[in-house]
Amino acid sequence: MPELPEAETIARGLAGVLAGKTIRDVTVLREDVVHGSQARFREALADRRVSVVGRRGKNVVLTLDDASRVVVNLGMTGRLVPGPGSGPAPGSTHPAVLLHLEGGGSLAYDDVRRFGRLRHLSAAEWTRWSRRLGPEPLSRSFTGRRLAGILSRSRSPVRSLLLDQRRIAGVGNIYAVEALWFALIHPRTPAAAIGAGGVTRLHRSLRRVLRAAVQAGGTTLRNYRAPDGNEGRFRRRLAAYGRAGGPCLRCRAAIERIVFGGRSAFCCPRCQPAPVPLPAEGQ
DNA sequence: AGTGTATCCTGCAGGC
DNA sequence: TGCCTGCAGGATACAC
Repeated sequence: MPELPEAETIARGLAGVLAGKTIRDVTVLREDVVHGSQARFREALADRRVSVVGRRGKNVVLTLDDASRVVVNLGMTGRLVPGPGSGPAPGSTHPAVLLHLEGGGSLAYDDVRRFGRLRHLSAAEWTRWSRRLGPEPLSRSFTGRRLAGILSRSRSPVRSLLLDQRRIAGVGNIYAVEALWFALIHPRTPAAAIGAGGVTRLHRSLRRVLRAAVQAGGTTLRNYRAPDGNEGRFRRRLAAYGRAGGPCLRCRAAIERIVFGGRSAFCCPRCQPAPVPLPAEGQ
């Protein structure tokens, strides 16, 4: 599932084939993945040159020559697949939107489950939209102190807070779970209850995990692929995510799977002690 | 402000 | 073999 490292890998891979190219036309094959009116979406993109291919949080962002943006939220299964011809590339199994590029090439937005969304934002809309997202965890300004401030204002479980894009941008379930394992913090710990030492460890582990995953080209669990078709190599380096029943790489205790907030978390019962004792049954 | 639940959608795994 | 059921989950809406 595309999180920050996957979006970063996609943006980097795409920059080579897309930056400087002009979008000739747009074909919307699946209306529901385009935010707002598809006629306006087409109009806004047609004959515009892509000046920058970047990323904000988990979103791939195309900056157009009028300073407007195409924001691609990849959802669960969204992919951006470049192709040599005007139709979708052979690798695109579920094309939803096609950008026809100058020189005959194309870029397909492909999404099996169609949880992803494409939206066009004017320069002003983009500024407002981006402001609603939290800080970039790999930016210079994301300091330990900044994280401490974010954590201190919330009593929600730290894993839920890490997933909230309005507070920190780009972290999804995989990297939240990994960072918490490295930081020796139970995913359910109330954010504000994490002490200074825990905050420092979490800050360090978040950035380390995200950076290492970017270097590995992301994590492929199922269908994530970089634009060149390669799988992300971070999967085999996952310490906790998806390893329920397997030995903790620190202490050999069996990794546990817990569910809250509607999604799975994985943690070591010994290294990441639960914040509150289980309530006694009965009475 | 916080938590929980349903919704979107389809592929895949497990049960029989 | 094949059908059925349930599960996966990022963002969002909504109830409490």
